[in-house]
Amino acid sequence: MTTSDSKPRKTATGKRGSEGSEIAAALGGERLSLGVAARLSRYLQVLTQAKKMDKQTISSQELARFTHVNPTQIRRDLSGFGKFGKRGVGYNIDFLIEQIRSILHTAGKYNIALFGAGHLGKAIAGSEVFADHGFEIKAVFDSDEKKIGSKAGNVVVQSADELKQTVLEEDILVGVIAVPARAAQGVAEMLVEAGVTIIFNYSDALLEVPQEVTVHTSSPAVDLLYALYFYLA
Amino acid sequence: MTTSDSKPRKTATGKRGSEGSEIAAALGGERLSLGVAARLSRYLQVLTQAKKMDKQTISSQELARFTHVNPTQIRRDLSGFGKFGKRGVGYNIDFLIEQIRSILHTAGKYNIALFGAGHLGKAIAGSEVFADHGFEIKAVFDSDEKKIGSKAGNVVVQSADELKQTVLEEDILVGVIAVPARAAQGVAEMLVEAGVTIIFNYSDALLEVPQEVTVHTSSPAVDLLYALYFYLA
DNA sequence: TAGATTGTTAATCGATTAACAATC
DNA sequence: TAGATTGTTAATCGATTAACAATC
Repeated sequence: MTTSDSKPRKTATGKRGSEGSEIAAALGGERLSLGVAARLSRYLQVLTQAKKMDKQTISSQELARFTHVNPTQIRRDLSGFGKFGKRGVGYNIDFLIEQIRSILHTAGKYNIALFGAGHLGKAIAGSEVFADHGFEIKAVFDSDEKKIGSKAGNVVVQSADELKQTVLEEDILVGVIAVPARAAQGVAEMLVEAGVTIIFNYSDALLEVPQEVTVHTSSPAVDLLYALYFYLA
Repeated sequence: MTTSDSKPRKTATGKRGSEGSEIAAALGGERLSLGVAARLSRYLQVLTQAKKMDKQTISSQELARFTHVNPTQIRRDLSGFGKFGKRGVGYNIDFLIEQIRSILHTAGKYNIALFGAGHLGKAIAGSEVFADHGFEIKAVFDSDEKKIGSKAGNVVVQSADELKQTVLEEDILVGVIAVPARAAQGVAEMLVEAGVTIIFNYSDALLEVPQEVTVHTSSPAVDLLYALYFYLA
């Protein structure tokens, strides 16, 4: 799992996280464990790709092959939420995508502001990795005047001055940081100030943000180390 | 994580993985669990950044803040391998980096071939995320003749024809795919044919490779979904 | 029907965490 | 010393998986 983690202790009340399950119960929602949420996200990715390849159904075994998750576990993960499969056949891909999206509460569309229009920013803006999962890059920003006005993906690069207003107008929830590590903290602060509550950090800088903001740092090298461990072991 | 996984069942003998712990015991090596390996990699990343910021020591609590791992668990993870900390003080950063590297068997240098010299490839070649963790991008390839001869990071982009020879000469272990999804399978096959055994896939294509090759697919959108779940929950 | 694959049980194993003595 | 933080225990909780009946 680009091994990943989020704040596991965020609660609606802001209370200490020690008695998490009680709070979750009090809120009436069964809280997914970190592992289940991570795995469901992975299933979703494979399903999305399988759909692109015009597959109609998929078995737990096939899903296992691409996710490296045990097939029994996949069936168990899914069966906790309903009977989504057909015995002897497998899972209908379209249906399963819908179900997992609703389990993850991500059936909707979420808007992204991307900060950084260098090579990385342009690669992100031009790719479909986010779009495939219901995210839309609504705006791209850069601090470099020379880049302002140029195109990144489908949008025109804006000045950082316009960040706050755009976040508000476009109902942007997520900020993606695609700038060099030395500039990342500054950008994070601008994003927070503009009202973004989730930050996806492509630099390897350690970001200091207020408690209520969730940061996820992309770590390809960490992922690679992890893969390497299993290769070498 | 960017949620991540590798082949958990790779064994030196190639036997079925069902009795993994027995095999591990037979090999004399205590096999790290997936969770521990993933977390150690994350600690390493934070330590590497902290070192850059000229910190000398770090406490389990500080590590927890940046990794979102429980501080007790961090201490427990580490104490399984030795007494690396000083009570009342914390962990010496340089020393801990060394220790974790040796636990993960990644103290050495590993060489990378990067395929794709578009925006993404150039971003990767120009960044230090890999270098910071002991990986070196030895060569960059592209199928587009117009890109051959241009610079990506510190190296000159080569033709795919030279892939096999370069992998051999430069002792390359890892292939990084930074091409559009539709071209990824073809590149994967070239890399495998050239002798690469670990593939890091930046496209979201589902790659079919021989069993002995380990594929890790980067999934920022999956990571983001996962972060979003905890934000919305 | 025969074959395939799900859904679910039951048992095990490992991860997680609070708590606290040890000690820097 | 006083304060901080590790290392470790003990208890709990959840993840994992083999196995198989159900059923498409």
